[in-house]
Amino acid sequence: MKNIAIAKKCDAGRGRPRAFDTDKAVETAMALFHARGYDAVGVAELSEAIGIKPPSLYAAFGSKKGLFERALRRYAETAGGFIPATLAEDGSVAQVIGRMLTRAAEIYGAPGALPGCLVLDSARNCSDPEVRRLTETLRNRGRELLYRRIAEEYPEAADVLADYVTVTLAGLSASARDGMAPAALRKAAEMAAKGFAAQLPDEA
Amino acid sequence: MKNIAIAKKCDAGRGRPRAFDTDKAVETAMALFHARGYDAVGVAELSEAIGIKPPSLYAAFGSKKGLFERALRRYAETAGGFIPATLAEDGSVAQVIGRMLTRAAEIYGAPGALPGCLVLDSARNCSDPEVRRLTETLRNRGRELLYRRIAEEYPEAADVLADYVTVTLAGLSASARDGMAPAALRKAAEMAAKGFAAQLPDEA
DNA sequence: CGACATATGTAGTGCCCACTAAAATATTCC
DNA sequence: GGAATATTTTAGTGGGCACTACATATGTCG
Repeated sequence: MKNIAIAKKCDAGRGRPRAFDTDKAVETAMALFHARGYDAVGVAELSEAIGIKPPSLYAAFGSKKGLFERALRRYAETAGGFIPATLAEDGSVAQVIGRMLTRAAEIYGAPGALPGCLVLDSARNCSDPEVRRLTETLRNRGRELLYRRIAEEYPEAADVLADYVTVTLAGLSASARDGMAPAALRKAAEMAAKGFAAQLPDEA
Repeated sequence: MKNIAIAKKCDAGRGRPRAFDTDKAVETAMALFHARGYDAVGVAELSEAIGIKPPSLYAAFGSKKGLFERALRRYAETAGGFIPATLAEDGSVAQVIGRMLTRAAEIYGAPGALPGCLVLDSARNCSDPEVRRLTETLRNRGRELLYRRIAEEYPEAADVLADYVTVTLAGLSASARDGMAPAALRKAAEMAAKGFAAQLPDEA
């Protein structure tokens, strides 16, 4: 495997300066990958959407994979940030997880925005194992955050509880992509939240 | 759109007989589509796995899409049959849905078998809208079965309850494909089942 | 048998894919 | 201005995709 995104030469030095905003380019690519998945979006389409030619894309990001990696990182810092943010809020595990699930439903199903989660679904059925691993790493990180927060109050049951939340998040994202209505998504998340709260053991 | 799978000329009439077992071919294709998704499996690979050349595939199934449609139908009759089968069993809605969810976890995560559900996940991020519609139709049919069985006992809440089960099934399939361990999958399904049962209104 | 109908393999079709060699262009440093 | 450096565009590369024209093989029917 070639090192992804070697491209980082132009810091403010000599040579012709970059003619486009790489951050904006990452966001453009993020939207395309989110809407249609990694494999279904081509380099030609990415380049055109960004407003450059393919060689410029390769100069800036190294490869399609490198651009996807940047898009994933950006997503984790923006739309995907609600997970660590909510887990860090005050409240019991039941409250915090409940809030996180309803927020997931709102974000994954938001009418104007793209459905589902980039990390959970954009590399599904992707033919490149390295690309799948990129999303896998982020998923594992999220699951670790979930586990740790739950284990603060319910160390014994934390694994099962974290798995349940993981499954629910995956289901919300997938269902959003399948076109489930925002209201339905939200009610399903609320049901999951109540079910979660109702099954917490007496440990705390 | 060309009519999918026009190919049905050789019923036992004249002409050279088919040199391979079409049912076995459908099963071979089903496994490949299940393992890697529609887009990631090529006609050349399908042909080779079946043991024929591409023109024979087209003669028998009309197109890659036509073969996929056949594979979906076969899946619905076999592995996917547990949904209508379980819904038709005796017992309360809570019991029947609980059984169905744990069976889903077992089937989607079965160690020797392919992870997840062909209908739910094999056309995810697929670039062909018609192919996505093929799976969508089957998903809608499943959701209708769910709704009707739940509405027998809980007509008011049937929509929310069916959506919750739909989300959970999607989450179980996606998580299985993400590599969640069978035991974890199963426990998550049991949690979902208990959460479902705990939130049934007092209608029955 | 010969006429007919269907399936088969050989060998391609054109198209789109990720990616790039090379030349032109734009900037900074001296 | 001129050398050095980095990014740009033009114009491709080979390879894989779904699919097929065509000749051949193999069966049934009269």
